[in-house]
Amino acid sequence: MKILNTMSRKKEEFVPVEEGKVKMYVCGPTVYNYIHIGNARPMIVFDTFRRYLEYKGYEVNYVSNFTDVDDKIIKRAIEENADASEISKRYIEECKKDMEGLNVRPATTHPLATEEIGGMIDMISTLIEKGYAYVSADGTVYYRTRKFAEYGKLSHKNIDDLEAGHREIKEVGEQKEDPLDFVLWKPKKDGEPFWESPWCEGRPGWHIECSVMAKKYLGDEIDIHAGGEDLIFPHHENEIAQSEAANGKTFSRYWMHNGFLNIDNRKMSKSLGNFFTVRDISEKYDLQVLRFFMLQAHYRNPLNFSAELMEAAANSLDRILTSADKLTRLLEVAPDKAMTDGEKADFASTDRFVEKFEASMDDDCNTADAITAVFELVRFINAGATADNSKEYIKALYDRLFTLCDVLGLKIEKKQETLDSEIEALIADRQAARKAKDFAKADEIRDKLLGMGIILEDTREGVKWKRA
RNA sequence: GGUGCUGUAGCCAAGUGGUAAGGCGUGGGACUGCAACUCCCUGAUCAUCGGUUCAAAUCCGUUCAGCACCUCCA
Repeated sequence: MKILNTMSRKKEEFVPVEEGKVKMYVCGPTVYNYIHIGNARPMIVFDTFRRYLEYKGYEVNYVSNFTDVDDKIIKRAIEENADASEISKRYIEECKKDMEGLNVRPATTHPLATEEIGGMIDMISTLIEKGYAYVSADGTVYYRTRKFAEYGKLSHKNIDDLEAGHREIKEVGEQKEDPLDFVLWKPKKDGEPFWESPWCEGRPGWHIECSVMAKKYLGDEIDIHAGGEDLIFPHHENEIAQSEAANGKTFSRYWMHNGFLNIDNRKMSKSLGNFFTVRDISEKYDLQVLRFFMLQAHYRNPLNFSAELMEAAANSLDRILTSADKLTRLLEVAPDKAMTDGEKADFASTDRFVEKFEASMDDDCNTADAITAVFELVRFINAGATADNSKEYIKALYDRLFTLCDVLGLKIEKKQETLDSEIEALIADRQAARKAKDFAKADEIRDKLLGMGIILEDTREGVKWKRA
C-alpha cells in the first residue's frame, strides 16, 4: 500500500512502526459552532482510510481531538453570555451527531484539549529545559523556532523567506526573540478560562495541544498524521518542531493532507454567503450522499461543491442502493439451494472487482477509482442476478457488495420501515385493479400514494415502494 | 515576491510512457398496461505551443487560465 507523504512529496510504501498496527492522528475541529462541510471532508476521507486499513487487517488506534479552548469559542461564549465549556460541550455533542449521520466512526479516543493541560505543561517545561522555548516578561512562553534546525521540512518552506514575509507585518506588543517564534502558553485575559502554570495563569497555544495528545494516546512516534492541507503550515510544522525537540524522535512517519472544499468554485466563507454546515445539508439529503460525494474525488484534490453536483451524487448513490435492494428482495424469494457450478464461476468472476477496488485503495487511498469497481459490480448484479439464482449465490453477491461499500462507509442495508395499514391496503387495492386491467383506477391509487409521499415501482420482483 | 496545486467528453472525475475507467446528464432501443427501475447502444485524442521518444494525456520547456498556502480557516 502506498501513501503520498506530504513530507517527501512522494508516494511511499506504507510500513507501520509496529507490524500489523497503525497509530493515526487526525486533527479535529474547533468546536465553536456546528461543523461545516469543509470540516466534514477530512473526517470522511480519513475515516474511509481507517476503514480500509482495518479491512486489510491492521489494528488501528485512531485518535482525533476536539479543540475545546480557543479564541472563537471564547468569543462565542461572550456573545451568548455563557461559559466557554458550555459552548464546547454543546458543539461536541452536535458534531458527534453529524459524524453519525456521515457514518464516520468514533475515534478510538477523542481527547479534549482542556483535559490534557497537565501534559502540555510538562511538554512545554521540557522544551524550556532543552532550550527550545523561553518565557517572556509577561509569562508568555514562545517556541524558539530557529533552534529547531529542520523547521520548514514539512511545508518545504525556507525559513529566511518566512522571516522576510513576517517583517512586513509588524507585530506589535509581542516580546518574541524572533518573528517566527510561536506561542506555547499565553496569559489569560479577563473573563477567559485559564489554568495554573509555572509561568502564569493562562492557556495553551493551539499547536501544543496536538503534540501532547498524540504523544499521550499514541506515543512519541506515530505512523500517520492527517488533516486539511491548510494545517501543513504552520500547525503541523509547529507540531513537528515541538514533538521532535521534546521527544527526540521522528514525530510521524507519514503525513496525509486533504484538499480544500470549494463552493461554486469559490472558497467557502461566511462573508461570501456560501457557507454550509453539515446540519444544513442534512435537511435536504441523507448525509450518506455528502459522504459519497466527497469520496468521488481524490482526497488530495480540491473539490467543488454545488447543488447540481449533490443532486448528481444522490442519483449515483441511488444506483448502488437500488442494486442492493434488488438483492435483498431476491434473497427473500430465491430457492434455498447451494451455488451451482455456473454460479460459482460467475461469482469468481467478480473477484476482479474486488481486486480493482483494493488496487485503487492501495494507491494512496484512491476512492474515486475504487468506486468505479463498485459500479462495475453493481452492473454485474443488475444484469445477472435473478429470482432463479440460489440463495447462497445471491447472499454471496450481497456480502461482496456490502463489504466494499462498508469500507467506503456507505450503508446499503435497507432500513426496516413499515407502512401503516391504510397504505398497505391501497397498494393491495391497486394490485387488484391492475390484475383486473382497471389501469385508470390503478393509476389513480398510485397518484394518491404519491401525494402521501410513497413512490411505487412495479419490478419483476414485485411491487416496490420507497419514500419520496 | 516565495512555495505548491489544477486545467481530460454537456457536468463530475480516474488514469503519470504503449493508442482514453466510472458516474450523472442527453438521445435511441428493449422490458413494462403506463410510469419508474433495469439492461443494451450513444460521446472526448486529454488548455496552448514546442521538444524528447519507436511510442505521451502521461516526461521536459513555453504560453494562457484558475486556485491554495506563506496572518491560530479542515
